[in-house]
Amino acid sequence: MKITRFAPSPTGTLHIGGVRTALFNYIFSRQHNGLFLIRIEDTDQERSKKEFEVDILQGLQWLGIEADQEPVRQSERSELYRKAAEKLINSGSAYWCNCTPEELDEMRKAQSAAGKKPMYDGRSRNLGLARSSETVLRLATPENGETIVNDLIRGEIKFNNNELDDLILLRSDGSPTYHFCNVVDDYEQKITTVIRGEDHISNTPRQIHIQKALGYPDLEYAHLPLVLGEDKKRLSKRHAATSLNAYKEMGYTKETIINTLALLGWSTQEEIFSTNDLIANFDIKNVQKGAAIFDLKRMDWISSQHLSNLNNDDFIKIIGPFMEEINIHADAQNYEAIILAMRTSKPSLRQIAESTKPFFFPLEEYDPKGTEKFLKGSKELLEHAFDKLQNLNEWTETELDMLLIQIRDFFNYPVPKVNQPLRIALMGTTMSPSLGYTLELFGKEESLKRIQTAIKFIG
RNA sequence: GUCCCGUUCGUCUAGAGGCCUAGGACACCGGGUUUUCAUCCCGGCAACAGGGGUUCGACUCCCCUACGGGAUGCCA
Repeated sequence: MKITRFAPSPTGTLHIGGVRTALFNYIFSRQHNGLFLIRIEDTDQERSKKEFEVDILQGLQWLGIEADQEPVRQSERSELYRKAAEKLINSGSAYWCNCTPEELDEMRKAQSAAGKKPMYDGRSRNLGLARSSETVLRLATPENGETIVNDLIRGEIKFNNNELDDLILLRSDGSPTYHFCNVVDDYEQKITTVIRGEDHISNTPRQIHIQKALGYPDLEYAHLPLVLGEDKKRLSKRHAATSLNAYKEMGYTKETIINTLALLGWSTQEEIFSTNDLIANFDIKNVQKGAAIFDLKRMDWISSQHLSNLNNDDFIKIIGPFMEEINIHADAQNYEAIILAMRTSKPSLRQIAESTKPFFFPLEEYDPKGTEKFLKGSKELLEHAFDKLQNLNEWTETELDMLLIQIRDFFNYPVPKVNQPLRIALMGTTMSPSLGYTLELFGKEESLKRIQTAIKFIG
């Protein structure tokens, strides 16, 4: 059985790259009949915030990436780390070091100046110092030999032990550091497989040293390629949206987000798939090694594909919150019909909701280009259409379409010359469902009102 | 500086030495369908970072270089 974990530090909202890491961990555990766990790494007391923890947990829950056990918090497990540290001290694998930050800084500068790799030189290693408020606990790292990282995606990665220095396990205030907690928790939670970002590759041999010193079993690793922004830099705040919430608010469904993220670094024949399809087909060994750029255009396409797979009832239901948000309620006239008429107009739920606005609210303005091209010079047409429409008894799409043909014949105009001015009068732009249906949706009274307004506008 | 990871169309990728005249998708461009827009359909553009090897043969293996990223923290 495989046990994976997602271990975010709550120093910011749930990041889209973090979601992908969580997703791959989740999928992997499902494929192996295993467990997926969440661990909040909140040892940085300065930057960790409860609200971020809540955001992360809620985000994953919304996506359906749920942990099989209650999430654990490192801030609540000090006892575990204390015991592990004790074990290392007793076995002689760790030692107290009283070097001051200033002293270390000087040491590193000197090393750099001499063209050497700046690293702790182990000067306190054999001093036999005792614990005090001035000492940190360091791991006595093997000085020779090599450490091999077994990576599911990249194969074996070798590091020379002499490249690694004696890292700090316990700070002078007694608090445990990231590497130390990470290793202890992975063991305590019986993690078998660590799937995380490739920025952790060079951390891995350090963590392996801690594991070995503690007598823990080896783990499997999979280091995922990074997710980058359009400028090929790490996806960050500068690239517009990075948080899951932002995409959720933009009206991308969880299926769309999962599908899009899974395709960053992995692929199959199929482009559009569900989480279950992913569990059936995903293979961590096929994950790409190189970083991937997050492309919103592709997400838009994936979104329209998922949206078009929804039946009408589900679509109405799922767009509800976005309609509410722009103050259009389900009891509005022709609510469902209008949404369904516009459902393929845009790629995201929010944009689709926005596109129905002309049906529910008075027009704020006419599209300038359309006005120039179609509305101006159409006064006579609109006046004629107004009269004809006013005398139409049966306000149905079929009847309206027939009337539109009559108008066209009357003026002997090509289709756009009749339809586009009317569209702009009704919608404000030249975009709408078929005109007969659009008129039906607006109803007689509102249609006539808008045509009248347009006539006045032309002046 | 040193160590580690990476590099196929603009983007996501297929590719496990001959199947590659390097395939697909998104985007883009052109055409068709649609009374408009969108959808949909058809077509087009477009890439193996560079240089050396190994081999009868290299996108695939090896080396070097370039570029990008990570580590080198009492951050995670």
